[in-house]
Amino acid sequence: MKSDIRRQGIMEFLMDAGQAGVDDLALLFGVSKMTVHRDLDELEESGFLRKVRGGASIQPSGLFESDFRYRQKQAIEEKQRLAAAAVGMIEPGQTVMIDDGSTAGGIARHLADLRPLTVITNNLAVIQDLAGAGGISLIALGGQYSKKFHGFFGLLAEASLKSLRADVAFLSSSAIHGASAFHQDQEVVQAKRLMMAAATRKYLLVDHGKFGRTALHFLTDLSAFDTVFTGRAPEPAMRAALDAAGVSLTVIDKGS
Amino acid sequence: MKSDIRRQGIMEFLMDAGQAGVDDLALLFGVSKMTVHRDLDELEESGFLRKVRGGASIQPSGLFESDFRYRQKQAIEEKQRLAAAAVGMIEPGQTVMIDDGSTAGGIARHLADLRPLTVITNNLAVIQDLAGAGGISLIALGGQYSKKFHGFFGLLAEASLKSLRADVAFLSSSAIHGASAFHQDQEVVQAKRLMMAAATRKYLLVDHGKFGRTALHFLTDLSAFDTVFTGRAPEPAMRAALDAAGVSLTVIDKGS
DNA sequence: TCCCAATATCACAAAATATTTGCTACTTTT
DNA sequence: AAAAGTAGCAAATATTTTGTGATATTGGGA
Repeated sequence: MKSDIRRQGIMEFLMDAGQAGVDDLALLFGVSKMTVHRDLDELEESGFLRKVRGGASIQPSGLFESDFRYRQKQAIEEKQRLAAAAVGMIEPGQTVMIDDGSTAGGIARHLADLRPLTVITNNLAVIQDLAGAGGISLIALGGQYSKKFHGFFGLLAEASLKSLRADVAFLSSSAIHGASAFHQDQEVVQAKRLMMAAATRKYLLVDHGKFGRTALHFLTDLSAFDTVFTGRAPEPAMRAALDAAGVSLTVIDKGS
Repeated sequence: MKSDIRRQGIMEFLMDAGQAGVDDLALLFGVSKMTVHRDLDELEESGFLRKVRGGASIQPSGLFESDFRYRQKQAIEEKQRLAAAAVGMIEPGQTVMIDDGSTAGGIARHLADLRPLTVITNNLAVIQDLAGAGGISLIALGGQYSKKFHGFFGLLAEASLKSLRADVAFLSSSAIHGASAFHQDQEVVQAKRLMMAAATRKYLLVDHGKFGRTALHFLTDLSAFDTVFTGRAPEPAMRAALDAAGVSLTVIDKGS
């Protein structure tokens, strides 16, 4: 836990500096060189950086920035709040789709009260959470595993989605601009679109930090969702734009 | 770890006795009633038993007997030995299929030296092992999750298998009788057959305890495999039968 | 129906485990 | 040969499991 924070710190430092020496890092984080070595080994194994003699340098890929495991730690509280509220949309016995991303993934933990359920997902975190659970019929979408998004994508996932239907789908999005959702990855967009097409009702879960950001690929207009859940009311201007576009926005405040 | 052993003990006791009181179990295992309660809650959650006032009784399903998590602990050493030998059949860069079952699943841990690799599997343990690993392209078969076999099966898995090809497939089997392999579950047989059809070379990994057992469904003749790996030489009579059927058997002894 | 004894749960401290860390000695690299 | 890297082990931390006693709940008998 503490080591995870330090590793994230190392990555952040490296994203700034480009590279760093073992000694520098040991000094900076107040741990021994041995510990830094172990951190770097771990991070290298996961593909986030390259060890070089004397230290490490980042991979140019930018893999880290959007990596699931690290993102997951951010805004946990808000995500749990959104997830808890969103499960209210589910009735026992229904079929539920959950997409990649830690926000929608948070739903998995809240499903126990609604069993029996069928859950369809390409999110590995959800699969792991629900694999042991009784009363839940778990259907995984196959596909090529993406470390970046901690889920399965590609041809197999898409073919599978085309042959399935669900009552409810919970999606998340990494960027909301105007009244539209965007995502940085083509394949992920494709999977999300197919999920939306396969579900009767669709809900979007986004923490408030995603508003006003943008990303390469257009995903969908927000009005396509039955409701968009978020954790804090967006600025009035943003709010007005959403209202004008006919978007149903549900704000789950800390209190509620 | 210790608690897992105790839980397995509880299940074994229940499979004999049908039901048992909390007090009895507490006495039998030398722990407090509270601990027994917690064990029973856990086992109930996973669907292995039903709590009743004063104790617990087993589900009639027989789910437990073949449950992955518990089976995995048996003969670990032999499985690791088989897995270590079997990876010798793989060349870096190839595409490898791994089926359900802990024997074939053991292969996952031995793949690091052969990267880069593409791994196709429906075995959740393998997916979890390899999801983080660098240099391995992981393709999961989708499908309905089976707690019993800790993997994915059904229509989606089968459709996916029909669209994939691999250089090598590693299968395991729960029963070998004569020169044929059998399995207790129809869907699993189907998945295994499709894997065999999709792979150029096929290897079977079975611990020696599986010989002479039988199960409901015929899977395949052993001669269909390029080699059958096992951990201890079968009895001469059995051995002769296998030779007569043209089965290539490789015994991986403790020493080797 | 009400009561009570048995059973079950809760919350917290303690004990047992597992993980992380740093040290030292040894090996590898440049 | 100096700097950097690795392995093994023991100390320090963190996490999980367990037991205890207090509190709640249950089911059957009066």
